[in-house]
Amino acid sequence: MATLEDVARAAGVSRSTVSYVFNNPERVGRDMRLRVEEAARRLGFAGPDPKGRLLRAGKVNAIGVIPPGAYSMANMFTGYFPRFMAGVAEVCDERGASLTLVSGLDDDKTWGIRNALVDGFIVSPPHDAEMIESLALRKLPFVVIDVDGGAKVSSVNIDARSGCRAAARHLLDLGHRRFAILSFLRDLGPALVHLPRRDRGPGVAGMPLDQQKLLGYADALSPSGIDIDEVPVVQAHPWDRAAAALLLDAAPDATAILAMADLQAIEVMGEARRRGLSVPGDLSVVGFNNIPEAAPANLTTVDSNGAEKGRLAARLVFAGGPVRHETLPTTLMVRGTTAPPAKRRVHRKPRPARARSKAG
Amino acid sequence: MATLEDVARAAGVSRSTVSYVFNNPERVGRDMRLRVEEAARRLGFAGPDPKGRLLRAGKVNAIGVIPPGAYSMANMFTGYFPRFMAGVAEVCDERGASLTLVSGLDDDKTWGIRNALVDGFIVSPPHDAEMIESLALRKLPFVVIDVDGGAKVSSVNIDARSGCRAAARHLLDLGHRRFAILSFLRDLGPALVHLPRRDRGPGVAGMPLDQQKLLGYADALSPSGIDIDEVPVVQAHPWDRAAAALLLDAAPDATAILAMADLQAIEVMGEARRRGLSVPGDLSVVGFNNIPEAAPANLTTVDSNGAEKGRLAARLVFAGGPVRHETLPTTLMVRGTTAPPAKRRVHRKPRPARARSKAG
DNA sequence: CTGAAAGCGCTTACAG
DNA sequence: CTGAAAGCGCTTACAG
Repeated sequence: MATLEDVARAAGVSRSTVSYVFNNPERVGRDMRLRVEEAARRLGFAGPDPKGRLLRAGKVNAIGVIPPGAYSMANMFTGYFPRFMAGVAEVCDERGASLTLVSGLDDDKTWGIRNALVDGFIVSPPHDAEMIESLALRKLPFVVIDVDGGAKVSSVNIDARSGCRAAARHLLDLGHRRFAILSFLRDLGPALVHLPRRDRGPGVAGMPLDQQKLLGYADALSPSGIDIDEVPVVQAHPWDRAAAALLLDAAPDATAILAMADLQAIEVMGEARRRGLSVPGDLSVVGFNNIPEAAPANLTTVDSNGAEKGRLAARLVFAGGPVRHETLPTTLMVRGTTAPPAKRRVHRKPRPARARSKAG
Repeated sequence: MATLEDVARAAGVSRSTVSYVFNNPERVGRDMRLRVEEAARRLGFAGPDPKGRLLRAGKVNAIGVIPPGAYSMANMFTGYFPRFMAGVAEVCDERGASLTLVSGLDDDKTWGIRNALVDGFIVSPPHDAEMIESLALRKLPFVVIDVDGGAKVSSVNIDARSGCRAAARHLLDLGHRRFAILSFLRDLGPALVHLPRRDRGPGVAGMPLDQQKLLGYADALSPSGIDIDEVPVVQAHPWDRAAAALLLDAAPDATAILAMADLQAIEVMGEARRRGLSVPGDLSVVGFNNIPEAAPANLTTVDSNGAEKGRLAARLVFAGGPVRHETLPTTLMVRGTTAPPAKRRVHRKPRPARARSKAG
């Protein structure tokens, strides 16, 4: 690879001059410039190597996004994430900055953080203390998502609580009284069934944001005399395809399902169909996030304002200012999966699951 | 910011030693190591600055994706792209490499290419000669997508032609004879209506890949005596919300729509509904790509194998070997938007569009 | 086991 | 208008 030095030698000028030709051409005399450009072309020198420039300039011109703890970069392109990322990318686009998904968090959670070539970070949940500490050591601006950053760390959150409150109230207004909740499990472990129990507490929801969702449901249900601890909850990862069946089994007389993720809601719709239940005739379903699939699925859901969250997070990182905390509104999107409950009717038993049909 | 040097001084050792403590701890005596670690902690030194390391090592540990010509990074998170990107990300995940979306292509198409801190590139279409030249000058491995790379440039393609052939044949088998095509316009300009005309040629499709799609349709239709040049085509950008109406107006007696993008197909479904036509009762619709929205929309479409394309492209970049060309298969996914044609029936005139209802 | 030294490729204030 | 020089922060072969 030709370097500045090579070009300088070939053109018979100093390195400075070559550098100026590429970075500040007006400063250089016309014929000198032509000479340098000719030499560069001859040597196949494309311009100053950004690696060299970087060290001098100190600025990478990119921000990094740290993918959600347990998962991988590939997950930033499915489900809820793309909307958020599009917001981040939009702001990067405006500023001509690149966007890098930071890897190397598998074995050593902090390796990627310590080694990423970026000017700042956006950190998806779940975050842990170790990560935050490494981030702070890097002395680069960073923003934490979906969690309260506290006194030292900027954060952007959404008001999931009021969105979920609106969702539950919407179902209440339609006349529903028997609910079941499909809640978020932080990891891919087996789904947990939480039957009604006194003082069950917020543990039935996974991350802080999910606990906000639960509080929102509770806010709405409580004035109607429904104690959130009396509502059956199944806690599962959104990719857990068995969760919907588990939930309908655990709550056979529920007329309305509150799902903490659209993917889960769509699974419930599928499982309902399999059981011969119509949505929303026999069962109403509400999701959360408003992912691209929600509109074609005609799913009533809570828009979690992902793009705006991304924009805001990116702006905070670029600004690099003092600690700030932002909370974005969420909006109930009423579509076609919610309707008044049918007259009392218990779910039919499921047909045997396909996976087990050999045994049956 | 504390540097290696600062830590060395504080610990009373050489820079080399500090470097070894972080990169090769076994090489350093125990108490020396402790002394260095203590000093590092005291100074808030997180470890060697990657910017410095980069220059020595020469490797960034990241590959770059260049977003599609006319668009921006934000578009890599909508429509067809996320599947592709997820494939790229998967391979990066495996190798612990970061993934950067290269920006700075707006004003000066090549700035981003010349300055990105990456070890190689994946280039989305449309590409132009100037970009390819800059890429070559960078002397980093790169792979071009959805286009034939020729003798000098590696490429990964999909066999869109046979997927589209299968799509058209599927409609033919159902009994359809009157088709219309919603084709791809490369930029966001106004939609083009191409009425039947002799030797209309491949110009009615936008990019090379789209011309392959057209050829696929033609392959299937021709044995049934249908000349592709006799099929009405509307050429529009997938985001153009007016295109579906234009198409149904231009082909009022079509019973089957071939759309070159799922987003377009979904628009056609919406427009059909607005006109009181049922899909697939009155109108069959086939898309292309199999984006996440396709399943909940119950859309028959051609899966364009996006994730695998991403994986393959990433692997080729990491391998950095000689020029290679790969072509991936595509698959028809029959879902619920295709059925036998209804008995002859002409589309009703549309109700006045909502935007114009004031005037009406 | 530890350190002095060279060098990765570039930029830029300074002097002429 | 042009060039000599310092330095960005690090790594590593080499010598001891």
